[in-house]
Amino acid sequence: MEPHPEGVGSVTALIRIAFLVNAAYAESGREFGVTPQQGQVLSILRARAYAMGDLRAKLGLAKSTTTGIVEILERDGKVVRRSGVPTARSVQVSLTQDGRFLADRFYTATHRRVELLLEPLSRAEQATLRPLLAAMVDRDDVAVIFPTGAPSGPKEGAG
Amino acid sequence: MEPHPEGVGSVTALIRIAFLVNAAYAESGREFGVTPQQGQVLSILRARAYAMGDLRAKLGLAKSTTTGIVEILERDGKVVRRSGVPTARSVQVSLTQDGRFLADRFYTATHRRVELLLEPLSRAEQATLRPLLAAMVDRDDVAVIFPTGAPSGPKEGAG
DNA sequence: TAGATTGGTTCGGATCACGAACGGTAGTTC
DNA sequence: GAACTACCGTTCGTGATCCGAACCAATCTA
Repeated sequence: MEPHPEGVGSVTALIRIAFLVNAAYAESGREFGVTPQQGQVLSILRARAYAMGDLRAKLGLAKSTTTGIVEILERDGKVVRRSGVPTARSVQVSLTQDGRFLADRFYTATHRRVELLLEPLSRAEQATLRPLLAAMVDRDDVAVIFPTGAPSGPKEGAG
Repeated sequence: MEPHPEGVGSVTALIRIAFLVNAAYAESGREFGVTPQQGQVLSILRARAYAMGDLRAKLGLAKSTTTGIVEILERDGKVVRRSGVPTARSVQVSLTQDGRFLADRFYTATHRRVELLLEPLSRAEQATLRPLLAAMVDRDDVAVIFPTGAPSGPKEGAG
């Protein structure tokens, strides 16, 4: 199938990388007393506040799952939910001061761990790699793998 | 910090790739009625049978978590556990015929989905990318991110 | 006003994930 | 050979994740 006469195939390597990135999330989570999922949500909210629906779409989870994770983060004082913002029937989630502090440290720690994966490459190789990785994720149709409404979400794109 | 004058940084891209690979696992899981974790274990067992301890090390999970996942797979007739193999106090896990059939299809489907990530790259770019990714995962000290005994595992390396 | 749609929550159930404790097996030491 | 210790795996209790179905409130439609 895949022509890779020597060494590991690209897909296999990508899967292994994903596994290691997951491990980085788990490690950072243990370091700061949060689950990887909570850490992911905190990292997302670092950029800006999200409506529940947008957060759900970003995470690719079911509505109820998103509610659950946010609920725990709110219970632990890391985020706040404001009903009626911006629309009357929407709920906006944003970091508390405590949450932002945690989010920044979690993100930094995870970033640092993932960075270790690049160690085996020379500066030149890293410079070659970066635009290739960027091209992989900068596409508009990320939904190729990641169905926008998954799971059990609105069936869009099939029109 | 990281010198990437234009576009997405390598670490950010790697994190996004990991997210998409996870989504690929989830999608394949839905397609075949298994959880991503079960799919991962099935994929691992495709190569050969594992002792529980080795499987645990490969997954990077707690002992009890590994037991739980294997238990469900056994209940569903996808794997079998043989006590006293190869050592008297070890338990060997291997695929059933049904499990192998499922594992092959799950693996193929996931592989195909992850392969889509390479689409934006030309043949030449893919040829450039492959050895770089391989170098990232072919190191001996993968434990840099992935602590060998994690979590709550034997504290090794601290001697 | 009735009907449909949308944004979130609630509920029940299965799985995942962990640490602590337990029970066998094997090797050690005296 | 009787304690000690180490190792392998399971059991148990608890919390978090994840899902679909059902539900409620607020819109939009007709």
